[in-house]
Amino acid sequence: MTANLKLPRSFYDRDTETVARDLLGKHLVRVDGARRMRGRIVEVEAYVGAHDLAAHSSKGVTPRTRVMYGPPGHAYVYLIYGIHHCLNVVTEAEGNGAAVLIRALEPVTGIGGNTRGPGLLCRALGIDRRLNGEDLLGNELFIEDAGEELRDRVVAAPRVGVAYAGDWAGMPLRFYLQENGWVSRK
DNA sequence: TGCCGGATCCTG
DNA sequence: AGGATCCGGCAA
Repeated sequence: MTANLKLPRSFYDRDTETVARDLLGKHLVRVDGARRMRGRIVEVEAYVGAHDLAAHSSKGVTPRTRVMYGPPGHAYVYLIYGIHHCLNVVTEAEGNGAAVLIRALEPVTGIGGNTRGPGLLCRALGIDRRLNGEDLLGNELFIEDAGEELRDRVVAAPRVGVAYAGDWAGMPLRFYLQENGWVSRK
């Protein structure tokens, strides 16, 4: 029985595309005071490092990107369009500037509200910039292996909203579960 | 110091 | 199709 094990640091300290694919089917857990929320990850995007022109880290190390350049297994949370928050998990060795954006969740337990989209899932789970830099091996926000053997078909497609990124815009670095109804767009 | 645009979402 | 609404990054 290997159910519900918190993912170790070594899970995140790997090639970003591999981590992105492996995150599909895992459970994101958010503990906010008395609330405990759990959702199955069904859609992600890989931002593979400083050379990836779609990645925030392509601007270099700045106050904003500091967490993304930090050690793996931490949350990188940023504000987008002045309204919404987006949750990423930092991957690879410190200094690489790589992360995976969590784009959609299938509700499992304790979740009220829409989780079909990166801004929506943050709202539903009460995730904002106070969690930027949070250690994913802590107790407020973490990811578990639910012991599921993933049978779903995985689709690779271009990332959403990165038309500015030149040759990187078309790279198939967005991954989602083909048959899942919680994917934000297909 | 000011300006521009964004890894989004909702409404009309 | 356009607005909301804040902040990071860059030019000046």
